[in-house]
Amino acid sequence: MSYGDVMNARVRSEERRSEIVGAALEVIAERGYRGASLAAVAERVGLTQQGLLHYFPTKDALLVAVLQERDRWDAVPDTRWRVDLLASLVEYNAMRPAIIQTFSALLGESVTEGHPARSYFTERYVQVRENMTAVLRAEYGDRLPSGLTPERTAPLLIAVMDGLQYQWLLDPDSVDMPGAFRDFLHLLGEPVE
Amino acid sequence: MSYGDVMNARVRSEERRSEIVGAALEVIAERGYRGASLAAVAERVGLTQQGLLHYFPTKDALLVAVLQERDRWDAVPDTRWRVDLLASLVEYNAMRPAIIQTFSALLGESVTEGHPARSYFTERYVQVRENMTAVLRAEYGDRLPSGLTPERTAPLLIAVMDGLQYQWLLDPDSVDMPGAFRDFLHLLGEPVE
DNA sequence: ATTATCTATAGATCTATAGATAATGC
DNA sequence: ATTATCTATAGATCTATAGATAATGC
Repeated sequence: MSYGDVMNARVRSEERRSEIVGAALEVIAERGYRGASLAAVAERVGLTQQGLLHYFPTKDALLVAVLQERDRWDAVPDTRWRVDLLASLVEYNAMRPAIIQTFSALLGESVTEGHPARSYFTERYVQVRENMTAVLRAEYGDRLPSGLTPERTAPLLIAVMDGLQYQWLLDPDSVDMPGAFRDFLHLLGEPVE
Repeated sequence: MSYGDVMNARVRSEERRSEIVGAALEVIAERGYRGASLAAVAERVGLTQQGLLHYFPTKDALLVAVLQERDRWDAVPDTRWRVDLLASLVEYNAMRPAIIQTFSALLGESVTEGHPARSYFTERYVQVRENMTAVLRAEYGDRLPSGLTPERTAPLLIAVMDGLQYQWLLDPDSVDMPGAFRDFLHLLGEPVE
């Protein structure tokens, strides 16, 4: 059946690409992007390095796919979010160290010159700050209990999430990431449950 | 003069090592540690890569020297610090993006497996959390105005400092790092100046 | 025909070792 | 004698290209 077979081929190819992206996420978590070799990613999916390049013609193309994958899973919180959903997100993150490690390593690398993920992160943070501002405004109006505006609170909230991730990845037993984040929400004026 | 000459030789050697460490800080800021080549560091001080290995026998030995250098400059805040001194530290940091970039890149890399700076950062954060707790306790006693203890506030304070650095390095024009940090101190209960 | 995968390989690197040579300081 | 520095080079990688071969789907 021509149509079905074509579709099967497409699906199979898409699945292969997904597998490769998944392997890339793992290898980047272990070695960072600069330290990740195509051969290591290929080996994890049972391909040669050259076989992998059939799906992603360059190493950067694979990174682009990794970042798109992130956008699919980790949607930037939008206006419909509520502040208490953020606490759930942090709790969820605490259950998936590998993926947090991947993107923490990438964020760290991205501040170096000419890093291929640099503009991705720069633009993402612009977006995340805007959306977080909207979430805070929806919840608190133009002033939080502290007197700060949503605009000035948003970067702090994001900084706490990112900064806690590094402390937690380095020393998970010493850092209660979700608890600390709830403490921060309490500082913002959320009632303690 | 034997004694003087020996001393001069020692001083010259120490100076050379310092120069090399300084060049390494720059190259790491640009490329991260894994991406930094000994040849690039050597070139900056007018040496061959093999000449550099006379001073630091391995790449990891050079990294150790870089981290020790940090401990010399960026003393971990101790008990004598006061909270408002932290605001000055952040202001000072905003004037030296290169060094902040070096250590932000290293921190990011350090969460990957077997990274040679991993234990350095893990131990440093244990220390920094302890000292920050003591600073907060000296300032506020056992409870901050928010009701949080110093122990639970310290990781948040550190997370804000680190997280703001990434946002600021990626997009200095959009992020007022010292202003945001003062906002956070205000959340803790510091009076606004 | 197109897609998936492989072998071979070019051309850059990179770290580190071996050992020579020059300069410095007893 | 020791210290500083160099040339030569081994031995690993790494990305990417070229082109062959096999499998898939018209």
